[in-house]
Amino acid sequence: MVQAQTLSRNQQIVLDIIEKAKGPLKAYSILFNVQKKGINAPQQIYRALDKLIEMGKIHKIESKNAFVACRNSDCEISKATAFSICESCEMVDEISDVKLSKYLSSFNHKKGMKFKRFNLEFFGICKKCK
Amino acid sequence: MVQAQTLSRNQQIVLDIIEKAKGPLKAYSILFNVQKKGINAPQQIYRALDKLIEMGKIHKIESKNAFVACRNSDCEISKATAFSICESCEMVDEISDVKLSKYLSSFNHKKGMKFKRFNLEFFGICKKCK
DNA sequence: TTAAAAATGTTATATTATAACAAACGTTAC
DNA sequence: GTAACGTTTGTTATAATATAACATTTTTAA
Repeated sequence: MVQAQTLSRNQQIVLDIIEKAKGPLKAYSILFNVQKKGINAPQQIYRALDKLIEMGKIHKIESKNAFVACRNSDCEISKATAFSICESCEMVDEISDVKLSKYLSSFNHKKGMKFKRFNLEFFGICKKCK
Repeated sequence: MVQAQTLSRNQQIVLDIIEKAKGPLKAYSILFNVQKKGINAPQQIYRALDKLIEMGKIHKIESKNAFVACRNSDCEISKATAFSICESCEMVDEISDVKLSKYLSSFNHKKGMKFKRFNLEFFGICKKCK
């Protein structure tokens, strides 16, 4: 089961780092950042990441194997995620667009498969990098 | 530059295996399957995979680190890809839906980023697995 | 036909992620 | 309180995924 409120010590440490970061963080870069706090092994990071994802506190950017804090209350436990990714500076921005979200949530596959969840990643060059 | 027609020997071997497969294949499972053909190193697989992706012959399923053959002429060199993924049997189906593709291709981020490419992955339980 | 580009072969290593097990902590039911 | 249970932690080891670097061969195009 997923706790709604309280985070464990390691979960809180990992979430703090991800929330403070300007961009997506990789598991091992999180690890190197928390070694001073007594976390020494990848397992400890991955376990915290897994729980934080379950809770909807963070998302994994699949194309980058990296993690970002959730900035969007609409994605309710990561059922409907969309990101804008700059191929130059690696910036990732979570897209919260109700229309998009509704459109995709109600999209049904011709072959009769009912979807429970989707993840959408857009790629381009951001304004800054242009 | 990307060749339009001809594939090199290794590229053809890798593509053949992916096209014959019923589901997505992982790089190392491709490697094990082609060792009898004289391909011995991961590099050789990854190089072929990279080129095949550039050419639009295959796609990478990011959430699975696996590769499928392109079944969709509409995705023109992988600028607009969408997949339906069964969380039970791991089946992956490429979605070719012109409306969806047009809708997403013309979607523009509020923050002024122009997108060049997108990848969408839907998850659910397929008909067979229900 | 020769120079440039692409592909190959190979060894080594980097990066990402999980398995397995023992110990400590936190609930909750009694 | 304390026993029983689930969750979290710590730890060691290893699996799985992917790239670096360099020498050679093949293909293409000028």
